[in-house]
Amino acid sequence: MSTQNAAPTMKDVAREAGVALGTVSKVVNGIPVGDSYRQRVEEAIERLNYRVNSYAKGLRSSKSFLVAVMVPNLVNPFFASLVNCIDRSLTARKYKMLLFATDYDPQQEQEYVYLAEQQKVDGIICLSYNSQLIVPASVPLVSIDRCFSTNVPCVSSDNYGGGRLAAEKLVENGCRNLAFLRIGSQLTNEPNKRKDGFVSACEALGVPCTLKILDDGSPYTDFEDFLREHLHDGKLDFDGIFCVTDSLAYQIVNSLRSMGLRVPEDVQIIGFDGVRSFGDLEFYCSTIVQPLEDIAETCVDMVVERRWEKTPSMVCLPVTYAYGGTTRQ
Amino acid sequence: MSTQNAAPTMKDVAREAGVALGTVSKVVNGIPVGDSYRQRVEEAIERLNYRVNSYAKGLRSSKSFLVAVMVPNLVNPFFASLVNCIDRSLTARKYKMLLFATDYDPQQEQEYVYLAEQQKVDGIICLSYNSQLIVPASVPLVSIDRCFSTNVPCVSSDNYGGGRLAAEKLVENGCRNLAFLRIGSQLTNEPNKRKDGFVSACEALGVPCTLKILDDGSPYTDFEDFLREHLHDGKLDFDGIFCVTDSLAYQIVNSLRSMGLRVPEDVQIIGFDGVRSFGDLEFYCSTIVQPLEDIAETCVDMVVERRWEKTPSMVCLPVTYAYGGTTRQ
DNA sequence: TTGTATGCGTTATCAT
DNA sequence: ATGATAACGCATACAA
Repeated sequence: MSTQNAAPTMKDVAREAGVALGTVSKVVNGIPVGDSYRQRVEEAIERLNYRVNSYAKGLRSSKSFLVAVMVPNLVNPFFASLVNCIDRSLTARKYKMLLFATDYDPQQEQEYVYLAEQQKVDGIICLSYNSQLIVPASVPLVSIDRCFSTNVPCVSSDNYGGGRLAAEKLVENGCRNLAFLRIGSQLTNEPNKRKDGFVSACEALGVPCTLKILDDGSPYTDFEDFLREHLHDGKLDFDGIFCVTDSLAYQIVNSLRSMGLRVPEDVQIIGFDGVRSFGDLEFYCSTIVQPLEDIAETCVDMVVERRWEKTPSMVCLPVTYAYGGTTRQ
Repeated sequence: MSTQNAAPTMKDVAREAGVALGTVSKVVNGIPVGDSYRQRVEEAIERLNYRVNSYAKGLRSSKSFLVAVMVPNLVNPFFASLVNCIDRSLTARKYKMLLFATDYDPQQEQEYVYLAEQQKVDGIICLSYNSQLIVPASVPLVSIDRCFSTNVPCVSSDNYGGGRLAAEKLVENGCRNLAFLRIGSQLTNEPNKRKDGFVSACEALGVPCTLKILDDGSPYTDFEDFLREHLHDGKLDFDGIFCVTDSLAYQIVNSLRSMGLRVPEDVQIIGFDGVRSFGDLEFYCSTIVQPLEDIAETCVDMVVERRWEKTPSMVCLPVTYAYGGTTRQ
């Protein structure tokens, strides 16, 4: 006997419809069943307002239609937009999303991986900064923008090509003396390739290029000091700057303007990511746009279709240039 | 016998440790047990790399430590920051988040509520625009910024007070002719109170106030037309404008400037939400800041502590004014 | 304090 | 095609 307020179970539905338990299960799962039976079961379900218990289902079938998504936070609009895209891809496949914000904490990241494993998720998509991350073999995991090892597939945009593109666009727009600005870990990771591509293109184009790379945790003002060092008689040594992210580019533009320089007339700036104000209004700056939808779709596809077993461990998606007011074109 | 690759179960741990199943369960759940037993069990867990199966656990205990969060999307930085705060509050209580993006689709919203119910979540926190939403009795649901009915508790910031505050600040800064701009549903909902508070304060202060309220789906250019109608000889009829959101305020500022008006010298603008560029840099505009952390914490508390049963059906949190460059002060 | 047995709601394998 | 029944992994009441 089921208590009054307890959620109805298949058994209740079976009794209500006057059929066997198995029949209800079949109806619920769309397995062929006699028409009159189906009808009665459906009516009973409606009457009792029955819903399958996903715990029991998951326990039995060891399939959760759940994917864990790990990002540092949602405050950064790049991460937020990425998660938004992943959600769309997941939803289109009837998957649900378990969201974890790691706040860049390696320990949290590891814990969340274990938690996801224990939640019996069907896959994990993570944007992690923890190169030591221990990845369980039981769950397919795909990494965005970070290459851990060859057994963890990584999806990223073409950071190297993006760096090249930035240099090419700046030179195309008349720049003859470039700079690259970056803050963050020195370790070889994807975003570092932005620098490599940029430097490589500068060399190929025969344009001098100065690098200013700050360690994680350095104050932003170090960049301003750097700029001031290169400011002589109100004129900056550089006429083009590539910033590793739009966020940095935005701040640099503000700094330059408050130093009396005109952007893009005196200095042209290109950022990276393709972030827009309020998520969907205009670009903050001229930028290299990451293909978020593609990245999301690729990750979801790899994880839920278990396609990652027969895929190269690294997928690189093409980026594009977008004008955002901080370059001539 | 458990297959080689299958995840180990409590039974496996029990066998490995040479104890009974129940003992393992107790150790896992922190229930007192003999020291030597505990030790052996913990070692066995470590050896087998055992993790509890949350399905089996949930099925047995009908407690999931899962909360569903429903918002229209994550692209809007206000929603993203809100979800970020909710995540923090949830995590601090060892709860996990199931995230649904509804894209403002009432049908999706309803489906997600059912889905959450079926996932046996311990609660639902939603920011929905569907006033027809059918709320199941089986799951505590709290709504942000939308009042459905008295049996669905609603947490929101003090929209009315925020409207008043906006008017007061503008007048304090010397404005003598105000306007209110809004787009969205005319129905009586929380954001509508922003207008009411604003109008009420204008009356109290004896300052004239013009309203321009567009229906959902109207093009933004309608606002520009409105502004142009009130532009005579390069001078706007209004010297202060209150916009229903920061996003709108941002666009209005751009429009005004491109019309040759100076902000804040000629016209002062106040938005609503307290959104910052890149999530944590500066405000887009002078604004009425919503207390996101408080809202999140309140919702989580109500839902997981089941505190909503003994709470007023409506909680109103105080807002603050923040200077963001589009007012004199 | 430790071990045993039962049932949570579902699916899948059987006979019928 | 339909109905009975045995797991799935865990927690807990109860017996030892």
